[in-house]
Amino acid sequence: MDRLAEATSGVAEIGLMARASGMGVLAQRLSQLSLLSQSELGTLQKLEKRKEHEADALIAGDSLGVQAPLRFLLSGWACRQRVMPDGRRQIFGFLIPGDVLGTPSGPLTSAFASVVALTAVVTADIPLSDDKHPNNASSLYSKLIAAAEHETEKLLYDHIVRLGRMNGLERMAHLLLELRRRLSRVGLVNGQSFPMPLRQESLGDALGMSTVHVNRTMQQLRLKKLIQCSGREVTVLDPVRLTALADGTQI
Amino acid sequence: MDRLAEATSGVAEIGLMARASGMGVLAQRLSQLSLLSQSELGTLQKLEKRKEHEADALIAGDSLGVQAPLRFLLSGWACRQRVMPDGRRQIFGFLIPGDVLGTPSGPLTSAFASVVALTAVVTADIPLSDDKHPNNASSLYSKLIAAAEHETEKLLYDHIVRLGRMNGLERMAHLLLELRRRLSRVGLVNGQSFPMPLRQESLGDALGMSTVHVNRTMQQLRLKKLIQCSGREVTVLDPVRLTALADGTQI
DNA sequence: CGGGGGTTTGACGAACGTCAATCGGGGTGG
DNA sequence: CCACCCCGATTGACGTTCGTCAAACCCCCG
Repeated sequence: MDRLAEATSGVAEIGLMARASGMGVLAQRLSQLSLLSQSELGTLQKLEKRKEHEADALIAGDSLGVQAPLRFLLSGWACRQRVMPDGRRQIFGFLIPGDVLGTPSGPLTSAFASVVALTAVVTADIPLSDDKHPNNASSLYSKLIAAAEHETEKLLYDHIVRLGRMNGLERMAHLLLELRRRLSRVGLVNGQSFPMPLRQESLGDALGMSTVHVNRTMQQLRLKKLIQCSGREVTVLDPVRLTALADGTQI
Repeated sequence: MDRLAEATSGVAEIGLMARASGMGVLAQRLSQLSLLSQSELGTLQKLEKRKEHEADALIAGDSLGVQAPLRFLLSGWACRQRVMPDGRRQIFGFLIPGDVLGTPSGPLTSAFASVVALTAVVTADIPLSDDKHPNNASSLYSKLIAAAEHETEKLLYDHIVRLGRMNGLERMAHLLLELRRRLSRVGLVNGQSFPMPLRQESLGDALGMSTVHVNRTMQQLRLKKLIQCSGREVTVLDPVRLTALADGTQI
């Protein structure tokens, strides 16, 4: 097992590793982000430079220097977060394999938030300029960055609605469905189950509630037979009712 | 009193109209957004096309057509919002004179949120291409849009922290300080007072709390001698303690 | 066999929502 | 000019949601 495979062990455990790393999470996600051509994808794959980070490592944010490259998440989970002076933490969103962590400029550069690894992760950097490919990356860049920012913005708006206008049960249902949809795009959903290597503390910091309340909320979803949790994996038992709960369209 | 002045009556009432419309809110804000040169400012001012809208009008959003121009708010207040299927409303942020309402493309195009007028407002459109100025607007465009998106993104992140990790009192204090800072940049703060023509219902829809709780929260801020409200105007009595409250840096 | 990090549980209180009534000011018609 | 009206602000009473503290539990690992 090479070092990359080791870092994706959370995925390997549930038998999805071959699928996730087979055609390449990066290519899969890139093609969805902006409909890149095959040759464009090839170009980016060659430029890719991998790095490994352990849990809790800062993997993007203000303090990473000015010449930050375009950085993707290849495996593992991370989050965009901010810590208040008194220690309270707010998570703005979770990052899963295939997501853009940061761009050389623009909103995702994020002097507003840091990106922190929640598990062991592997990232891929695509440098802004390369001696062998001085020009042709620039057009790809614009497309990729614009698409990634668009996606991030949508998720931010959704997150605000969750925090502002939903109760605990609805927030949790809504977040689980968002994660399922995004994981599904990169082939990480197996049937009705998907990996979720998050501690209840992280869920709480994202959803604006205490760890204890996260626990009781998950418990309620289980009691209602909407989901099922085993280990670090979530199974959606009743997608229809779960969606109705999350959308405020009670059945 | 011409029609434009009538629409800014909320400002005129408190004796700030001359200041706000004198040198031009638009120019004032544009120069802050991206450090435009005098000639660039002149170009944009000439392209500007004004429109008036009454309260509750939809002034930007998905349903306004594809060829949407770059649109600014000249006077009055608006908000970016989304309404859930069951009627619950979430306000993502308030828009004040000088703010960018929407852009021809990119995150601010907002299929994610609608922009609705909260008072009578006047907007200024800067068309994407103009027969007399076919080219030179394009560079300005990029600068303006990038700056506006950057600003919007920062406000979104701040709003998430408010909703997720602050209690009612802190949220209100934090929002009031944000509004004061932004109004100050366009010359709409007079001493320690600024106009705030918002109903408590709107404040509640922004801060994720009920109208009744907004009322009691404002009352607490008044009891603590942090602010003072008269009519549609807010006076910050103790900026230091108010800031400490909003930052979680209790004194 | 401990040990440690994360989860679960209970008890209690604080924050917040809901309902309904009342108040207050600005506008309108008589 | 005054009575009325209407919308939004305010108040009270009560129930729910959620946070906090502290203890117990569980599981994986050394």
